[in-house]
Amino acid sequence: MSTLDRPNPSAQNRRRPTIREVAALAGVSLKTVSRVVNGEPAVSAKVRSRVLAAVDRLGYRPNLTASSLRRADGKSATIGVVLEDVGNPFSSTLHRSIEDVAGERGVLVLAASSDEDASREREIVSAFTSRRVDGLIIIPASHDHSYLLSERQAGTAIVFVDRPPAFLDADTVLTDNDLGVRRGIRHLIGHGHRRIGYIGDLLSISTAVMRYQGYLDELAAAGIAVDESIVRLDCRGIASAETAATELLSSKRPPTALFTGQNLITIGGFRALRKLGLHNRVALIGFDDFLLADLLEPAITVIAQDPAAIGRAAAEVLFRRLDGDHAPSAHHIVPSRLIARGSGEIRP
Amino acid sequence: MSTLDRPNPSAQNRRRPTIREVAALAGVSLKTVSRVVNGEPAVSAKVRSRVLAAVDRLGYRPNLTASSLRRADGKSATIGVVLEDVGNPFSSTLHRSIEDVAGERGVLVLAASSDEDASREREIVSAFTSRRVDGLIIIPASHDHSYLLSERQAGTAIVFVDRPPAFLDADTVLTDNDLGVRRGIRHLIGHGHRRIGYIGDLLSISTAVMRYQGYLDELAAAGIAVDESIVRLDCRGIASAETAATELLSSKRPPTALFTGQNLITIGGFRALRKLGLHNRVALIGFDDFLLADLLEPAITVIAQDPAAIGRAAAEVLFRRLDGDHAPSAHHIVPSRLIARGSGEIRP
DNA sequence: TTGTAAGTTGACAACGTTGTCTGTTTGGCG
DNA sequence: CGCCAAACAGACAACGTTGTCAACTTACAA
Repeated sequence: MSTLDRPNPSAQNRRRPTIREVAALAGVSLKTVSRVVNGEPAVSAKVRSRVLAAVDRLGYRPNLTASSLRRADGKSATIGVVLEDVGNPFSSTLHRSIEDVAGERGVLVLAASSDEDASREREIVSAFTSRRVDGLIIIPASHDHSYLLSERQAGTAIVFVDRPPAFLDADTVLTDNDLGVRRGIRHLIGHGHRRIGYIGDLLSISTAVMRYQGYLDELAAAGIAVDESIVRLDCRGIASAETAATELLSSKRPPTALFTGQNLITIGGFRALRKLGLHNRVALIGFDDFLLADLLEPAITVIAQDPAAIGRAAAEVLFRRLDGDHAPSAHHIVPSRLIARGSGEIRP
Repeated sequence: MSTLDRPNPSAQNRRRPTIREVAALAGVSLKTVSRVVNGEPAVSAKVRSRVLAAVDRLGYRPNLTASSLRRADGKSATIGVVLEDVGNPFSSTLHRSIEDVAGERGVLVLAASSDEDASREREIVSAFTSRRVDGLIIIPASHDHSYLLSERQAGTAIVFVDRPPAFLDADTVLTDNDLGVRRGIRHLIGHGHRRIGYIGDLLSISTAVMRYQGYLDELAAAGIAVDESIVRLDCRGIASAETAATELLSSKRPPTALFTGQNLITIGGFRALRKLGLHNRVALIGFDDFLLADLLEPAITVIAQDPAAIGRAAAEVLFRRLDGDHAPSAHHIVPSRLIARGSGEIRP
């Protein structure tokens, strides 16, 4: 057969070499190659170098899936991360810091987006466990995590971030949502505001509920009655927040300050203020920092979360579990902080 | 032994059930369970439902690593993506659109960050291939990809995005970097500018070179001589770009317009303009769009790439290869477009 | 010289699954 | 009733690796 018979002769020719072929070339047994590859001690220098030469010549790469199948601990050196959306800044920053901690231990990260869909969360977890990940880090979208019980019993470590799990006792790493909001509201009150509007995220997201509760609590603590006409909950995304903010600000008795409960909602709120020309008259504090918040006009005061710290903490807890820590579930709180930049310091 | 002997009785008790245990419970052979699980036809309805009941009762989840080891095609239903940084907007948007295409086919995505480090790129690829990913999508950091030859010969599909590979013939999906920059420079010239400064990214990044070349070419086409005193190359990040821009703008003969060759460089350049109070006097066009560019004062005119389209195209090419397409390497160009918002329309 | 321990090496089974092949049952038809 | 094809079920080997255990070599002391 001439080479012309195969249009692309370079592709898919050579199978990947196995440990068996390396052994044959080096003139030793399978097991000896395995020992060399895994750095086990009981191999003479002479044999070792012969094996390494064969490894090199064949371009042998160990097959980790076969290895983890056989290994006593069954570890795959892979963890799975369920994010809200791998493309959004909060999730991807979290992802990055998890990757950093995992990378130090030679562990790889599978990541997928639930898009706030409970059934998607389960599908992703199922795909992860089919591949026998050693651990899971989850931003929950579902509201019942009892389905994870069997996974944990099988030895998979599980850590929840950003939001607590439901019907499952597990490690968590959360932001101090309620306290953060209260600090922001207190800041506004301290600058003389009494009519403070609130725009919040989907109420199916537990942090959205916690944040709104912080708003209610701080108003109550200050003896200010809640006026539901300047509250909009269950918003999603920039456009819907912009609409909500426009409504509040155009009402008969508009708020003198606005607290927005999430990233995109803050941007939507800011857009509305700009469009109405109120951006230097109505105060704005948003939950969650975002790139360029300091370059807007006015610069936006925010309650900043620290997604990198959350991710790092979550990964550290996870690996501690994988190292055999069996202590009762721990609940970490990563503090948020107020960054005053201008928009939150406007007086009524 | 009393339960008190084990402090955490819920953890790590039950091993994961195997196909063998399902078979025993259902009273059939291994192979029959395998057939049911994989939806093969030759199983009677009665046996099938008996097996499914057993699967359900034991909470059996197939072990994909064992399965892919044995399977004829050896596919792991997993692909690896080497990004610059999973946390940056360009990379994570790319990641997300790849995930979407992969998800439709039940394929999971491993992602890792090279941080522009060639050796890190190789380590990541090695970790991916050890896990026998079916395909690789790579934003290259290294400048020699011949090491991937053996992977491809072993049947791994490989697609390069954002930048071309070196010393390896492979599919690519790129932005029209040079044309995009030329369009931007032409836009500035059209608004009366003759002194256009340029601030570029690390020259080790091939797209940075291509973009700078676009700048040179368009100036040449317009008959404008290049003045190297208003060009700064090899910048990295916001701070270094801000310094560079400040230098250019404070020089004896400052530019009347600035072209910035990357995301963060644009932000750095904008910061410098703001600090010097020149943001409404000196024009600015940046390569790469970013969130909120439209809300700045002035809003930033950009040459926008389409990372989601790039990711989608790359994933589609990859899966076409995995489906057996052996045609010669294809090179896709995803066009950029100019979004005029104000900063690029300032006249000298 | 022999015995013994330490240091090396290899044969074999097993991890959980699927491909192949063979054997058994069922149903329809003459 | 007998035959045959089609439908169904199972035994066994194999995927690439590591754990176990036994066997071989060497070096050194008795």
